[in-house]
Amino acid sequence: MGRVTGDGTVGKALEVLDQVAAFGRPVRFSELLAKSSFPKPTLYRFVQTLTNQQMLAYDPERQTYSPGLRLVRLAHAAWEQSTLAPVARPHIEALSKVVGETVHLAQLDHAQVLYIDKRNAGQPVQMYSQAGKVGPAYCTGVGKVMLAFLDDAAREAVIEQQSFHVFTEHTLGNADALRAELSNIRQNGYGFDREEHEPGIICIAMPILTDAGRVLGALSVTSTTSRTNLAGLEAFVPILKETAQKITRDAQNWSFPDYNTKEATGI
Amino acid sequence: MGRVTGDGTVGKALEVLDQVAAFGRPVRFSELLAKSSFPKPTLYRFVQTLTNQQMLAYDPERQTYSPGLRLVRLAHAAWEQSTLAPVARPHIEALSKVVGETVHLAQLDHAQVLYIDKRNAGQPVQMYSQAGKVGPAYCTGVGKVMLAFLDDAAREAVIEQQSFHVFTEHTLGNADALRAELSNIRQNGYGFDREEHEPGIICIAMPILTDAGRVLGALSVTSTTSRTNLAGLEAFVPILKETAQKITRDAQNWSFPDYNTKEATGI
DNA sequence: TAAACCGGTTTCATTATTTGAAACTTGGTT
DNA sequence: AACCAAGTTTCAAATAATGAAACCGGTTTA
Repeated sequence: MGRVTGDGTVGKALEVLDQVAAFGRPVRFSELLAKSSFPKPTLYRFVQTLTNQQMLAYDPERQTYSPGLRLVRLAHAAWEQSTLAPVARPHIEALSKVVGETVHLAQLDHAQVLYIDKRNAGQPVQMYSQAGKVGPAYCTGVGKVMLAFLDDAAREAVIEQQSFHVFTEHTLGNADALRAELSNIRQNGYGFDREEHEPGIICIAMPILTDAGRVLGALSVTSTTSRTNLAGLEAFVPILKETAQKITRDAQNWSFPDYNTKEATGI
Repeated sequence: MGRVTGDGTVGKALEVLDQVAAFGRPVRFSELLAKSSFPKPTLYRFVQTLTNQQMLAYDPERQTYSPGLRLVRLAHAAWEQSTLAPVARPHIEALSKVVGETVHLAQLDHAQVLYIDKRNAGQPVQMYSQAGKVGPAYCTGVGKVMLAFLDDAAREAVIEQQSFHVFTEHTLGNADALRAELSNIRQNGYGFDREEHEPGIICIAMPILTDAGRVLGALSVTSTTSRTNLAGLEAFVPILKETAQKITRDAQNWSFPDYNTKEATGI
């Protein structure tokens, strides 16, 4: 496992933060130490610092650490400023009302899909709140359409990093199968998830591209094989395309209005 | 403005991160420099590092920085592990269905209210729209009920830090008015927001307490003066109390099941 | 045309911080 | 009482952060 950190002390501290988050549950210091490459006192100080800074939360009862509330505050700012979600929101909303199915909005982060918004149609389908959740790029509808429209170099770089874990009998299990699929998607302009990630779950996905063709994100309509089929989903292509275009338009017009206003808010 | 950072290099870097988030819009390096107490090269290196680490996102087009996607990923973990939201979710959901009004779930962070979930009467709303937003403690329903049930020392410490900005003619404008209100709330077991933050907006709020009486969070039902009044909201007390108790119960039973399972998931 | 200017970037000797082996403390077991 | 494991502190050596100054590349001003 090659160290790739770089970025000095700050990079190391953030690595620890990731480490804690990766556990997916509150962790003891000793558990963390076991997985960490840092010597005990070093790790100890990082954890202390991060806790002081509310980047970690310490539960004295159980003597465990978990990602802290400051992250939630900061992420709110990130979500509003650095993602498509704010501009896309009204369009996603309208879309989900029309199609009556779950709609996802995603962006590419590293080589993964980062879900940044979701609209549950009617159904109290208790999927967990998805914003912030990451998923594999090679076997999700949104992931594949985003990959498809990257430029060759970027696309290959991302493909290189896929795990190609086989989730279902329909999962594309290697780079070449994926390349063929992506080429196909490029031709059609949209893509499907044919139960590649979860059995019974299918979706149709549409890329969100700038006029210049750069990938901004993707949106998808998800359903189940019991309710519909791929042909049924394909009927949504026109409205999906239209929605994607509206998002593109708004994203490009999204000029930050008071750009010159030197004197702004306090805090 | 006294420096309070501490925590060495990591603390300073996080201060910069907060600074960027505080702008509420993408910022240029020079704007940041103007507000920052760090000398130019120092700030420059922090911004570089944070950008490398995806804690900031750089827009080369506009030459601006904003909070980065890594925060969204990390916050997802924080939200699931360090907040009441996951356990409270089904109860909040049920509550909002019954009362047919917007329901908020909040926790205390620093001396502020941090909203961690929200259910719009009609449709579920994606998390980060409200989750992650912070508000004043002294003039919101959830804020006041949480303050009311803190122990004396903690409560006074928090009161000390309130700004007491007057938003409406009903805002409690000073510490003593607030203390009186809190004592009142302690007696009733719940509290109201009587258009103290926004004209026309009222709410009833219920604390979520452990059996030992420690404050875990608060929930509230919000409405408008055009639709109902305080007496109308008060009718929700029984179901609110019940909901709060269910959340308490689940929160306390929430024993992390596989605590010994040394071998867990990757990533 | 040159000269000053501005935002951003790099250099490098100085300084302060981080580092981690070892030792110590605390609380629970044998 | 001896032992053990988890967590915490010490301190000299090693390293990384610091910031004044200088540098770039582009734009405005004289």
